[in-house]
Amino acid sequence: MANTERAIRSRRDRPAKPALTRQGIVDAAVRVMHADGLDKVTMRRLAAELDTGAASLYVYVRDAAELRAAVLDELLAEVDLSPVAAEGDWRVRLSAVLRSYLGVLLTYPPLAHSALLTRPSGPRYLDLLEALLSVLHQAGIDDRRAAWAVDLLLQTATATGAEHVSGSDDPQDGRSSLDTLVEAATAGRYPRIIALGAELFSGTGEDRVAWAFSVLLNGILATPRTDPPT
Amino acid sequence: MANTERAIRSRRDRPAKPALTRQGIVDAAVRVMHADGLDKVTMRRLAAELDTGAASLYVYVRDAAELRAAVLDELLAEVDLSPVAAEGDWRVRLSAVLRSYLGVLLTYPPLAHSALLTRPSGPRYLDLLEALLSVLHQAGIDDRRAAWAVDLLLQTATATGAEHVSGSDDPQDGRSSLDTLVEAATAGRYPRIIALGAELFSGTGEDRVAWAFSVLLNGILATPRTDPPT
DNA sequence: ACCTGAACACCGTTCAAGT
DNA sequence: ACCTGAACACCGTTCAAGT
Repeated sequence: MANTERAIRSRRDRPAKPALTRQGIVDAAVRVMHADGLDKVTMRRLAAELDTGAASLYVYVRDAAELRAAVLDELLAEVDLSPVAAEGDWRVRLSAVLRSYLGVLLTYPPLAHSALLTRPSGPRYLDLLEALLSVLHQAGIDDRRAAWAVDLLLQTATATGAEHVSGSDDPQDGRSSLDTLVEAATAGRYPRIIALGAELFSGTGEDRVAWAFSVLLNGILATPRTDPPT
Repeated sequence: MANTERAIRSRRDRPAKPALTRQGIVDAAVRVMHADGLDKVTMRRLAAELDTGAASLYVYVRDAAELRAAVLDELLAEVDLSPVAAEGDWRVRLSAVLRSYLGVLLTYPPLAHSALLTRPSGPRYLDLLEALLSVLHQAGIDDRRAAWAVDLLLQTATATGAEHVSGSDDPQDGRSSLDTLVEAATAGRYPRIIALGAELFSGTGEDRVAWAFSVLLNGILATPRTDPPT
């Protein structure tokens, strides 16, 4: 394209190229993720989207991991924190917030994956943390216990989200491990796995996760932190 | 190198190039991982190690993810399952097996990361599963509950391992989230986070993980699975 | 200061062609 | 059947050079 034509285009045919900002980059990343999936959110692809070179992004973002963390924080705006101030059983309300968080992660499971590695630290994540701590406080759980409990709760939710990444419909992997199992079972190994059988894979994801959160809440109530040695 | 020289070398100066096998590939992967770290365990690097082309590996391994899963399963041989048959409190013994598993993951934390995505399904993983189910059975926990419990226990251990991936000593990230925090605190946001303060990051990894496993075990004991609707 | 093109040093996977 | 070289379609990050 000739220089003159280009100058005309930039003024009339399309919006003026917006100045590069950190927020603009994150917004573009969210757009690309919704359009083409998270694995297309690369420095190069984003740079193309913003009509610049990949190197330019490094002025606003330390590296690709930080960018993904920022994208997650952006998405965390969708978590429903309203149960914190609602009426009713605190367990139900805490569970509701955690399920909402998990729901957001499940929109883009690969994000959960990166959330386990790079702990998010943006404002929305802090909002979520504050919300959970607030409910635990309402429940009368002491601060020291709550501090560790919130970590465990978020870890469980995040890990559950991350596991759903490869929720592909590929029966091959299951088959091969089943073969191993059948062979070994004949040899008398793995009696417990055989006894449980399909029970190991039973239940919907929702039922399992609801049970898991119940386990956690009951466990947290039942497990004080011992006093530190003096 | 001339063809003749090459022929001589292969007979005399170095061990004969071993035939490619799946196990040989996995062994090479473990070697490379110990020598240069998991992120050097790539199809190309492995091929070079085995004196062949990357394409050749695809005869024995579906893709890179399957290879990493196989490497993890190999490492799982080091998990100490002896507490299963030992004397004493089942909680202590279950916890010991889980800690041993976590210990192996922490030798190469990036492996834990990939374990969350691609559920391992090799023989050592099945051994671990059987071991945990066996202790839960000894504890008198019913089968349906044990089936879900073992999943939650392994998920927690694996996620804990995965989180330690970026255990780098980079204070920058913590700093920036702390800044956000201080600003927002002035505005009266995040009262609970402020109240807890350093408590959120307190304790050694070992203490936290011991507490987490206690929470899980207490929670599992306190949380039956409701009967399925008829 | 900000932005860029080009380069560096890699990836996983496929495929036609050889043995 | 097994193995290979070469190609395809990408990556993240750095850096000298421009504006």
